[in-house]
Amino acid sequence: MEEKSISDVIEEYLKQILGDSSQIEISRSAIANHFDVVPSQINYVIKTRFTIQHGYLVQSKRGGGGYIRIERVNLLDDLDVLDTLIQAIGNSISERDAYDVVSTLYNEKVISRREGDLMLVALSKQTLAVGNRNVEAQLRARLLVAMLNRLRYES
Amino acid sequence: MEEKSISDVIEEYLKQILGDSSQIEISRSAIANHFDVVPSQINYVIKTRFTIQHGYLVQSKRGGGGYIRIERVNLLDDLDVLDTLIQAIGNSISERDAYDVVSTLYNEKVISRREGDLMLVALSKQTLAVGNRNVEAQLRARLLVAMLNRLRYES
DNA sequence: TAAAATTTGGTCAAGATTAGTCAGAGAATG
DNA sequence: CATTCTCTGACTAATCTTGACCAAATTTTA
Repeated sequence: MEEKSISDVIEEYLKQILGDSSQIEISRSAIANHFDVVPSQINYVIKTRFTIQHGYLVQSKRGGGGYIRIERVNLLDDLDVLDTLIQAIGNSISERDAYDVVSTLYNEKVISRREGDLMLVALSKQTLAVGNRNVEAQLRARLLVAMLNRLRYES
Repeated sequence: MEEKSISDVIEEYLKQILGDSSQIEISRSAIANHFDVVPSQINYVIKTRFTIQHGYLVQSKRGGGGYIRIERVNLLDDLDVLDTLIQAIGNSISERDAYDVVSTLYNEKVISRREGDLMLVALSKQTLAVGNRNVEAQLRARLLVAMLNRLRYES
């Protein structure tokens, strides 16, 4: 129905390869070559779609036999992962990143659709508008972390 | 309203495309081009005819492969409680009063226990601490009203 | 085995593509 | 004639794509 960007296509491809496996190892140049894009485009896809906020951990190695390893992780199963996520949020987070976090929680069935929707409205730009962008992002971080911790101690 | 404006025509067109689907994704420039209007006219049509009050949710993405997504949602009725509460909240509310509002929602079975807990964490003094008491109370009111409005419909 | 060459992946910033905002001009309505 | 609705375009913002340059790990060579 609509034109997807090549980044979207690569994202889907990687997720499809990932399938049920917990992790995959790819060659950056091979993937880039397969989709006829420059290698750094793969970094872009990973940086924007396979973050911890999305529920993925990424490691890599350079040199001969180098690779990029993408691992899917469970957010609330593993408390360490939740800590990592909270740490990644820090004291400031954008609406976009917050959206990704909530989406991940929903996809992992940690929260219901309605709960996710409630969280998203609370975290939205419109609701939190305070005049100052930084203050807004800080407030959003506090809200999200508070809700995450709530989920941690309830489930 | 004898002569239809081009905005009306575009509105009908979009609704016709929507048809039975729950949502569509369009290209702003494509639609604008199709009707020979400037792109921002599409924003105008959406802002005036596809609001949440009309039963639509709209999301968008910029950049390559960008789009505007229009989704039709079900407006729930029999939720006069919401109007009453929203009016009572005004533009400022204390933590205690917010707690009462959430309790009411729970007692009226508008929200679940877990949903109520999430809301309370978000509305708590600790989470919203922003230095100024008045600002905090106003923020709390915005959050609460936003969440209440979100309860009016479901995807 | 130390240095050099090669092979991978990483970073960053500029340019290209979309969509959003806003204020004011123009048109319709009552 | 006043008010509200519609339309336009200049300016802004977000996202994607590309390429030049950087860094690390391995392999080859002297």
